[in-house]
Amino acid sequence: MAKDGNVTREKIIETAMGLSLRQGHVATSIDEVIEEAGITKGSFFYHFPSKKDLAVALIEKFSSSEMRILEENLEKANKLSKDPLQQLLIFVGLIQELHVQMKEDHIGCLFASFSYENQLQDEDLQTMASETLIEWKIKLSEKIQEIIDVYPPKQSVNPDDLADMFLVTLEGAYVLTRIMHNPKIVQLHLEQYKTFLESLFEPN
Amino acid sequence: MAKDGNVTREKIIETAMGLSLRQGHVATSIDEVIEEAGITKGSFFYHFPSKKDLAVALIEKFSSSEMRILEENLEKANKLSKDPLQQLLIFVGLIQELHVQMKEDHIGCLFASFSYENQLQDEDLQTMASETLIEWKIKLSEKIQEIIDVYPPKQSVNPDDLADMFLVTLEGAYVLTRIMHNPKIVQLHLEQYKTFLESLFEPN
DNA sequence: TAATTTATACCAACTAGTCTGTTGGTAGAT
DNA sequence: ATCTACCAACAGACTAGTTGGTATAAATTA
Repeated sequence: MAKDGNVTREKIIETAMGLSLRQGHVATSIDEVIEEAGITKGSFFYHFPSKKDLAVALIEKFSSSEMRILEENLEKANKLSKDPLQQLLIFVGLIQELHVQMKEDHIGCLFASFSYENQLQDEDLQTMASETLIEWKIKLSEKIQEIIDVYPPKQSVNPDDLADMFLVTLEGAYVLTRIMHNPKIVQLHLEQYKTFLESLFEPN
Repeated sequence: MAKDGNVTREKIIETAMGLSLRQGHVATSIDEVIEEAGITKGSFFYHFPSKKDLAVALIEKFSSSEMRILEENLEKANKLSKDPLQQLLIFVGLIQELHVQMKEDHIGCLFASFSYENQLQDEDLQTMASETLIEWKIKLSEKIQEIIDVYPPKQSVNPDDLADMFLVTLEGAYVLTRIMHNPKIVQLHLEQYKTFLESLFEPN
């Protein structure tokens, strides 16, 4: 039988994703990818004309995965409560859960990795990464605006900045996890973000 | 005259630091470093027996620079106020100032960069990076404890976690700056950190 | 229906260039 | 005369990417 090319293609992407998240895209050689994927160089270049095409596929995959995570968990949270503050707290809790089972060396963001390698030079990659994060910011910002309408805060709250703070917390926690080899960091700081949200909107 | 070797050595470190922060250490070839530093390969390997020795020198330099920044600015802040809360707020403000003049492509943390490239495998490098961050955490945590003693917070506050939050905020803001190409992000999120501190310890 | 062409998916072996690191040597100060 | 600091030229390994070919299945033709 003729093998299914998509299986091989996905295998390459999956393998390269793991290696790139662990040690960076630049440091990941095609030889390394094909050995772990159990294919040959010819086959690799049949599916990806150049290493840059692999980079594009990786960012595309990571972007769509992040988009799915955002939408699925927002939807879940919205079903679990009618109160916007509770919805956001539940959402953050669901993101926490996503990280519980993750192994230490898989924790990280491909966008962050690429940005530190200056691999987002290409405008398309840059745009894909930015727009994915902006999508998170927009969706979270909308939810925060809903909260503000229900629980007018004592001090003024900027929904965009508070939404960004979630992303900053997650990215920062990833970095600290990788440097300190402490897998509890993500949980801890998302917990602190929730505490901050509660303190901002407490009825008191 | 025989040239001063330390000048060349420092020139190599300085050049490699810039390149590594911009595009990563793995992606920075020795050829690139020596061309920008205006020396030859022989000279480079006279000062650094291997590229790994350069990596060690870079992390050493970055570590000691971070230590100096911590101590100098804490001292400054301590002189500018006698109130521990004000001292911490001033300290964060001083760190903000440090980032105002920084050009976008220089913003970043070498530890973060190395961690995403898996270049902290070497135990010495790993230890140097961790201990530098732990030093920040300890010093900030002590200050926060002082604040707690003066302004008992309504809700319980964990000084270690709140100190860590500063590092998470800074690392996360670096990453977002690099992905979004928005140089205001560091300022904005350190500002938000200060706001959080104030809200925790407000006398109200 | 049988023979043939075409397209897909793959592979082994190769190439050109880049990478880190080496060697053998020189100029100048002590 | 020895040591420090440096350099030009090279070597071997590794890099991304190429070439020419094969096996299989589906489409086309006889």
